[in-house]
Amino acid sequence: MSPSQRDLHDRDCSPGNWPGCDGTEQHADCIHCHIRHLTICGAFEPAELAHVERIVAHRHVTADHQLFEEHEPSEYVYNLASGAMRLCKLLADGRRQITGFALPGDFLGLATRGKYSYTAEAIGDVTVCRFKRAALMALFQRFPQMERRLLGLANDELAAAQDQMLLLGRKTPVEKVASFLFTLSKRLERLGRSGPIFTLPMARADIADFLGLTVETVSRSFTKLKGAHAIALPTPERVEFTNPHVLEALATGEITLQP
Amino acid sequence: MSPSQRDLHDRDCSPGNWPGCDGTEQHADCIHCHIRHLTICGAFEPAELAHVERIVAHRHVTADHQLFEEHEPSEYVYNLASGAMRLCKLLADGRRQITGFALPGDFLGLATRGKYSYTAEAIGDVTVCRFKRAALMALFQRFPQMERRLLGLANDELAAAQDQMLLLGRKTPVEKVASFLFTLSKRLERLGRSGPIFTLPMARADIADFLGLTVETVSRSFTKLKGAHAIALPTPERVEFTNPHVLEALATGEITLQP
DNA sequence: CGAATAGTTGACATCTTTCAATACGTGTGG
DNA sequence: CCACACGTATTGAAAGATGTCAACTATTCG
Repeated sequence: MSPSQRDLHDRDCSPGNWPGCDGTEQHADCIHCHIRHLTICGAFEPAELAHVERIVAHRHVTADHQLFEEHEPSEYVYNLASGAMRLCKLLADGRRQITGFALPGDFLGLATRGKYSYTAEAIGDVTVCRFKRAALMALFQRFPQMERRLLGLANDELAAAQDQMLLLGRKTPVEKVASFLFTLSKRLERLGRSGPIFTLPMARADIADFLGLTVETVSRSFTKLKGAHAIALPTPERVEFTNPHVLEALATGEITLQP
Repeated sequence: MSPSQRDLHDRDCSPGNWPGCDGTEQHADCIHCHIRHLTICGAFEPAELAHVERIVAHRHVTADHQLFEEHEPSEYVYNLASGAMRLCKLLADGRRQITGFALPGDFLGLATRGKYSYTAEAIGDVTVCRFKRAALMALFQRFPQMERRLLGLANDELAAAQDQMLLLGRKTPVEKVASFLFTLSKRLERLGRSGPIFTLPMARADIADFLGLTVETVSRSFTKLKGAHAIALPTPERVEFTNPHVLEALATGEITLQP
């Protein structure tokens, strides 16, 4: 939010180990990558992965530091290997909108015409696979199925963006938070973290900027969801779906909370 | 908005003339299409257009009728040839969010995983080029540059969707309307309709559902923009940018209007 | 000419934000 | 091991902005 954050860049992260993908250190080991099937690399035969390994590098970003910034020339494309990131856009006076949260397997920096369309910040420490954009494009020439898969990813992102527009434009705070929890839960489930009970990777302030609300309203909405017995919060970060059906009905606006 | 609108489908529009593209009637004449350069067909050599002509059909949709509906299997993909369309999503109780407006040259029904992600309704009468999805995909196999162009289109749409999220989540009503007018103006300019003075294709209610506001608030925001001498409205549909710089500054939040 | 539709304006209600205070949890240092 | 301090989350009270309801105007179309 503050301009001073710009001084916090952490761009010279030296290559190191890769805790989110496997136990190896120093360089890429795509063949043993645990999240390959979740991302574009899943389009490759094991033998072809050698081509990917040749153009990939690993980077670490520490908590609250930026991987890249909006409007910066998009020389690189990234695949999130471990951790979580917030993707945000800023207004002149500091108002912030988070356009999405990246989880392991997500591609970053694709939706671009030469420049990044958002800033990517680490929530907690993060590991990414970095590709030089031009090298990846060259790879696409040889493996057209990769480009097709990329188109599928872009379409999925687009559909998610449209859902988020409906949320931002027309849902109430409780509906927004219910939708957010429901959607996040399904994403975490795909990553193998159990579905109806999980840990929020991001703080209330991030959730607020994602849903177009203030932290206070987010907090009050959590409280209302607790009151409706839709969720439980053993700690502020730990979420349990005590009544998923009610939560989903609240998220879609099928039912409303009275008081 | 009302469920009864579902009875208004106009799916059996017989093939007819194609006023938005050229003067011919009955069947496609892609070579003389005036908007080809604005869309995916611009990726073809004139000779290759014959392949496109073979799989395209024209359709007319009359005002306020649907071309396709959200959740419907997406058998077809469309290219808007003339007119304008609203792309909308509905909540159970009728709340509506317009995720975008389609103008000539825009592709419809791409961002999909088997089912359309929004409903497309005609604003006024409309002409579209219809492609069977499978046939278009087959064409992509032969012309990979077309797929690349499609990926570019998807990326542009994604960037626009992110801008819209910032608008919906964090901008004030006046900023929303100013942004909307500014962006629409640039799109119309590309289509050859003069930039700083143009006609709104859509009603206030559509603008409201696009910006996450009510008609009344949209109307009041127009009035405020008039008061700031940023725009003039000779008629409710006719917009003139009397001070584009002020309008842009208002749109980005750089300046604010005092009551 | 009258009815219908769309847009604008006004008065008021409501809900979210704002501002302020309190509670909670974690980590540090005595 | 406890006390304290800091950051985060929650709760409360008040203010303000947008939504709601209603009236009025303008334009279009029979």
